[in-house]
Amino acid sequence: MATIDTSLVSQLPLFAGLDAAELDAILQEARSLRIAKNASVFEQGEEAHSFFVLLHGHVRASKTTAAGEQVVVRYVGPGESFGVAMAIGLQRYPATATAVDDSVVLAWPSSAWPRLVAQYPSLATNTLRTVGSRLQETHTRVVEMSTQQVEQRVAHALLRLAKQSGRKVENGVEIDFPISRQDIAQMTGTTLHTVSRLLSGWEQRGLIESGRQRIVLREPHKLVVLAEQTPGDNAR
Amino acid sequence: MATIDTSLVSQLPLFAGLDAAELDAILQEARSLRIAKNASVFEQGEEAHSFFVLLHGHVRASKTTAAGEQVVVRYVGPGESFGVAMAIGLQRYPATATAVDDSVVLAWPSSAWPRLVAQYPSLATNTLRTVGSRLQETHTRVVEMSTQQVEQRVAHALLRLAKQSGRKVENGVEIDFPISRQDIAQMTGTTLHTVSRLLSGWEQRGLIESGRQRIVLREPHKLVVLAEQTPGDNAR
DNA sequence: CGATCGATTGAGCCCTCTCAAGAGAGGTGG
DNA sequence: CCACCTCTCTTGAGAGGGCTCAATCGATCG
Repeated sequence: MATIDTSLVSQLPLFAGLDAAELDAILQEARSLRIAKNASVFEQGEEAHSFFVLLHGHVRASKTTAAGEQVVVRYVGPGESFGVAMAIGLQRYPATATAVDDSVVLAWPSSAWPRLVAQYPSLATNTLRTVGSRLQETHTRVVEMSTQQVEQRVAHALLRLAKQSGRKVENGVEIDFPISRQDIAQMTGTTLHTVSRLLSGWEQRGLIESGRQRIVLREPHKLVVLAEQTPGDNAR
Repeated sequence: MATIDTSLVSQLPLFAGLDAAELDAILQEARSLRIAKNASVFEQGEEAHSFFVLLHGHVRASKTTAAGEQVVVRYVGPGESFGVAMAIGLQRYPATATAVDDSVVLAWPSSAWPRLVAQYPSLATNTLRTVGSRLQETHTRVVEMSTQQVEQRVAHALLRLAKQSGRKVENGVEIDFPISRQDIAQMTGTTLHTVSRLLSGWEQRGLIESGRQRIVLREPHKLVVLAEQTPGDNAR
């Protein structure tokens, strides 16, 4: 197995504060894996055997309810860690991780976590920061779902996706991985039908351009206005 | 100032894995504060000068939106830590903490956190577990808001409150601190009117007994059935 | 005993969901 | 390389859950 290139990962938040030798020692224990598009990295309820860092591609984390409904927890982008169940005291993965693109991950056995943390305390404080900011993001989502209408929530979701995984293209900013109406519905607590209607409307007004699992924001600023609109604002 | 009694706090999750001497050293740096009912411990947006452990009482953490709407993030019970902004890399508190009862807290200056963590690495891993389980809880809330109707969400909220802060009384389990219809609405993403209607209905059916900022669950099991009901289940 | 805060309840509406059908795009196997 | 098949997206019609607006009642506290 080829050694993993230190320079690729030295800038990641997970490894902040570690020197080259330390980083190298940690990387020695990782395996690199390719995950094909639409394949799962791990499944909800499965024993949390490993934790991961995403090197290339995009991974969707989603939870399935007892009734079989799915909710998208988040999209993981390159450089982010995921599957850190062990670090937060879980024996099993609380969600399913699926590659939405052909992806490459680094994987460490969960059993190595306690030893690594003991040896490199920065790992704990870095992970604490990461988990903390995810908690903030999730709280933001709760606040949005509690106070905003569907239109505002969907607009916010698109803007966030574009900011986190946007790629500049000719006509605006394109979300850099395949994403369906259904996915957006599962992120915003609505139905694919409502999302479809909203996007159709926005497309007609020139705010976006979209196709099968593809969305380009043409007028992000106008979407921001929409996203911040209060129910009574319709009459401008 | 009186020294803080070690035995009171030695069992808290935050201090797991620390011996008596270590715990004592950490407690040396804490101040104990009384917070009157309805007084705030800290305000959203304020500089995160301290982090806290709640000894007695109950504290509500809530976020206020730009539009002035409030959402209850969680209720803190005795033994839990809160205001750990610094640990998760925040300079300011992301929410307001208000005592809902006369309460007693331990407070450490945030500036002591980096040094304490360096000296006692268990603090970081313990806090990571705590923040992780809050993240799980918040995800559960997102899933509920995405997939369940208001009635189910309110039922779940009451059951959780009773489990976390319930006190056995003559007729059932009473939620152990003052909580209004408005508070429940802000926890479940609905309005106080809808909560009032639901509770009135449940009271008539004998499931609960309630008054001003006071709720007793008389038939928790029937509430569980309600909470797990699917929209189409009405016809039994 | 008055004032303030929380709770109740009615009426009406509308945003969003459900149910339904069909069209288009892309992938795949023969 | 074409035909088929599956998955995604679109759009209409109708219904209903929960919100808004409004008024009143009741209880707790100073």
